[in-house]
Amino acid sequence: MIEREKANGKVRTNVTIADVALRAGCSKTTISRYLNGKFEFMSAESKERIAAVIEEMNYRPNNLARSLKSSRSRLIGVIMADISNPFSSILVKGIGDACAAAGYHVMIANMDNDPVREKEYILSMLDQQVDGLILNTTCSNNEFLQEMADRRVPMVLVDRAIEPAIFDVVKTNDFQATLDLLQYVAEQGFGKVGFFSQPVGNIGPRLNRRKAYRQMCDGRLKQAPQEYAVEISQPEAVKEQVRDFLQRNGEEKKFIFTANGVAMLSLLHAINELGLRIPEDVGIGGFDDWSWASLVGPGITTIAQPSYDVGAKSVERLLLRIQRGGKAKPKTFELPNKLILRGSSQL
Amino acid sequence: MIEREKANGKVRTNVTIADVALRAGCSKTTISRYLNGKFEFMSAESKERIAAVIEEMNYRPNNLARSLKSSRSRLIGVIMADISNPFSSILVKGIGDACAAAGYHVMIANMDNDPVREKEYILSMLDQQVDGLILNTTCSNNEFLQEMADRRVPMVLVDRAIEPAIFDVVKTNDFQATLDLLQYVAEQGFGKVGFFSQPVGNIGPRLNRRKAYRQMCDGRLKQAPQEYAVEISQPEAVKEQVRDFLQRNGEEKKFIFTANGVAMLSLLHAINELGLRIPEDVGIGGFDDWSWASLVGPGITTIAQPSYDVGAKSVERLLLRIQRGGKAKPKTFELPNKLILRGSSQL
DNA sequence: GTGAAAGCGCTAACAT
DNA sequence: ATGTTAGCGCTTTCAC
Repeated sequence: MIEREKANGKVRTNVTIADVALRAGCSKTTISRYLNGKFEFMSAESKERIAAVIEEMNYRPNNLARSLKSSRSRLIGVIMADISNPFSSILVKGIGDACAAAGYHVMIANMDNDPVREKEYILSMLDQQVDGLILNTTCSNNEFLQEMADRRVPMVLVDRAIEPAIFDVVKTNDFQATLDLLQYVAEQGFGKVGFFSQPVGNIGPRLNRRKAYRQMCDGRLKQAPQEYAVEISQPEAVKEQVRDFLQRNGEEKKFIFTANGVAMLSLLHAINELGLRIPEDVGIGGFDDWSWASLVGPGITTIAQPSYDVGAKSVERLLLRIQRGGKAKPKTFELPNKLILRGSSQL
Repeated sequence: MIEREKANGKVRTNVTIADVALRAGCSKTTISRYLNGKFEFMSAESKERIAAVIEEMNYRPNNLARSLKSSRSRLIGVIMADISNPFSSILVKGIGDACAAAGYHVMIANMDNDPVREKEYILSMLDQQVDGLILNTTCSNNEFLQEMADRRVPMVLVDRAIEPAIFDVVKTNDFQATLDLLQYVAEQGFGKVGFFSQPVGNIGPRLNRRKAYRQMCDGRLKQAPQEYAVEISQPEAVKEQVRDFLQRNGEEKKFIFTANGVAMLSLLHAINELGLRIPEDVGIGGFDDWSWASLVGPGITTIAQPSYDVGAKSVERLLLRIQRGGKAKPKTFELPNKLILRGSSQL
């Protein structure tokens, strides 16, 4: 470790490109060329000498300076609604792996489904000069996102789309998957299906799944929609909702559809505490297929989302946008879900 | 959006401090003072005018430039062994919240338990001039970490400690928690306890938990240790290990202790597929208490780790180190686990 | 109360 | 094949 006085009297501890140049007996330019792999512009001896000096001095270029100068940071900003949700954490892993493979770093922020924080984080990441953003939006900042689009900020939305489509979106085919599951449930002989979701609000996937549910109610299920807004922080209220759903439908065979994994968990806890048998007293199934789904009761029928792939694909699209600039028309990608049938839906 | 020719002919799209200064009719210095809240150094009118201009031009300072100049990036690097593991993702959430509260950003990398990637990421984050690092180490880079300590890199280890203690560590009291659980299991009348863990290697927590297990074998349990290295990617092998454990212990009451949540999941799948009843055929319990634990079989007895708090605490320590410089003696913090008793351990 | 100027560590246009 | 020079956008010393 080099440590020496600078002109202004401060002690410096970091080796800079100037130090390397001095020691290697050439100019900073040549070192810079070396760092950027432009070996055509130097003799074999220079190249070797520089390599040796860098090794010897343990020199590492300051990426802040590089980014400032070149105005590309090789940094991707990722803003998630809730990173502790397994769907998100696996998605983030997919993003991380894909970025690492492409030589990018990842900055992550967790906004807890708060539109205010979402906006702040976007701006703040842009202040950090990220090259692009991957956003799991709250769907409540559409005007602001429109501004971002106008500014040509490279951005890809994951999981949650907004209208109109102003960015690339990578999501799953949840509408069709919901139809498929409910079709199967109807065929199994369940007479009444309830839709249980965290408050739908304007959140894309929840709207989608509800739309599919309503379509099936009109169609194959031939029932009026029965929709419950699950507050996962209030387990007693959820139990009450389950009781209500059961009473309301008397002798019919009843099935609970959950619009995401968090709701699923919440409902299973309620069912468990109410001492209900699955599927005799009530069937259950829905998003997501988390690792424990086969262990609970007779096994829980689920829709498995390819979260990792959603993450990886979003990076692929984002890098494309970053390279090509943002002019091409936004595209939406729907990755296939998988229906996983287990005992909880078998009468 | 400002857009104008620069001297060199390139088009610029970003508002800089110079643009603001020009418009506000003062120098860059004053603007900089304003940005840094040094209002004592300017008239009330200047302050107001600057505020207005910034608002009007939609100016946002470039953090890269600020960091380069001030040599603090307000960036924390986080390197996790596996971010998709619930333990880690909740820990990361704790880190993120604490950092956000303190005005720091988080850069995250996922190294998949690979020491080579661990080292690369550490260096790479330092290249990004992070102010400090939070590391969930593989425990296989100790010499390298010693170098980092010598260089006074602010760093805190989470969950996994190394010997000797050269950094602050924030972990859980897993040794004691393991003793407590096994004590309870013995009191319940289980005659033989098997230790099931992913390969222990030199990974701190696994060593700890095994040490506690061995101590109980010598003590209260009065049995020879029976240890199994679980390869979670090979479910058939895991089933075979369970079968082996059962056969080897004949008529005794048998209990499977799992050293972490991933192993727990793997064993529950094996038990499920073997059609074994919990706790009659075999009891089970161990780390971690994930959200589904109460839903499987008669409920799974677990040790709940305060992952979120581990994350938050590690940030607290890191910021201290960053502010105070790295001279103080490294401290280790053990956050309390909670033993959660359920049917899987009740005979 | 305000500003000029130097410089953080690097890159790149333009020499030679 | 190599160097000179002028910045990237900001902070900070020092001067007025």
